[in-house]
Amino acid sequence: MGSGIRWFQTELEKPDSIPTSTNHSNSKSIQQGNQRSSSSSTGCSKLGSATLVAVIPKYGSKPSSSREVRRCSSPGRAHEKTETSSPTRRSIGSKDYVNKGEEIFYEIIRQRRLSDDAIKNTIKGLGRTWRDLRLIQDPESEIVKYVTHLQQNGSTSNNIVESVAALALLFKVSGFKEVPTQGKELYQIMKKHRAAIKKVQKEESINSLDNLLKVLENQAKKIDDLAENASMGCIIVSIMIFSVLRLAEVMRASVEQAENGSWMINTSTQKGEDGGVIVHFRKSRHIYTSPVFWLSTWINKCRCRLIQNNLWYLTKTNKPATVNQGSKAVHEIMKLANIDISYTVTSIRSSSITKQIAIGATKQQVNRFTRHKKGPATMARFYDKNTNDELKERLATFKRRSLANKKVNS
DNA sequence: AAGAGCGTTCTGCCTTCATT
DNA sequence: AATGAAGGCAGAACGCTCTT
Repeated sequence: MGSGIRWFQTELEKPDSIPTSTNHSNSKSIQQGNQRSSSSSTGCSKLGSATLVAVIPKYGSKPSSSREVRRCSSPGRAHEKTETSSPTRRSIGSKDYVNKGEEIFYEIIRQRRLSDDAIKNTIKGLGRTWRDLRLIQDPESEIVKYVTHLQQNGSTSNNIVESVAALALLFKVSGFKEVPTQGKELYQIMKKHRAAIKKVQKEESINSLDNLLKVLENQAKKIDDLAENASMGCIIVSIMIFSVLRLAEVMRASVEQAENGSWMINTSTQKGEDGGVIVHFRKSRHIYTSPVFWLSTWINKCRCRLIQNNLWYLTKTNKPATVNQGSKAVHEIMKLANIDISYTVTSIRSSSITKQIAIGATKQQVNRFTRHKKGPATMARFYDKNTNDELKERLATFKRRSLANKKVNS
């Protein structure tokens, strides 16, 4: 939100003073209604989250840094603060409840844990009274004016997109039924900013998978001398390559032995609503890269790893490894494979999928393997790192043949 | 080691467009 | 008109870096 609107979390009261009057069904409907109003304020705007104070600097103020912008932008963790504060329920005189709209305005913002003072400051920041907000005929124009102002001040696209989302939210809680961000004029203005913050899809060659497999083989040869961390790194890498599970999913997995010395890994996906995933690893011709080999070795060294939630038990700490430790162990293996430090653990998933496509897996096969809901779109945008070089080469070949034919004809 | 903050990844929902 | 594929947007989980 940057200079547009900054949401601060303020602990005003102790958790035990949370009023019990909150209407849950109402809260839910309001939250859903506003679900799409702001991407950055998601976590903060959740009903029941920490106190929010919206500060809207007047036109002419300088945009803040992106770090400031994102201070409250991790919805996955926003709930952790949920119970730490409560709304300031200072009574408002009945004269303020002039009509239903005003009543709803205050009620909604209270549900969002904004104090009454915060509401007044917010509206003052816009240079209006709160009743004026309802009197604005064309919220879209107001937002367009503000965006123009931000553009002239050299605000970043991130900043502008977030500011617009926040203003839309403000208008919405002011009683406007429609979110003004869908207007044609604003849509056109915002198009370039939205495009600017999207991930760039580029052709990028990833050849790391074969290197990783080689490292696994080399490490397997000296498995008895391998440190616990290195072992863990190898197993995670192997599992990721052959199951394309994400790191977090691997780290919360449990295993059990199945027939013929195979292993079943059982985990849950928390992205989307897929729920549980069970992947069955069977013995492979390529012994040393196979998860079966690595899991067998790992479990045989300490049978307690078969216990639920104990797969990544480390003897040196006497407790299961954290996701962070898992990430570091994988990076060690990636380093051995000469993979640039800038690549994330997820790039292993990327490499695996890229190779599947490169070796001619069908769309259905890849979708089933990766468990993607929107397979082709997700694949093209995030995972398929094939460079299209082969296609380009074949196109060029076709051209040369045409020229050759022409020569023959002439 | 734990937690905060922020960029990345990926999904659900909705809309649009093409095909039957 | 019905159906399905694909694209866009917003929300949310994930992964990494940095700080304490």
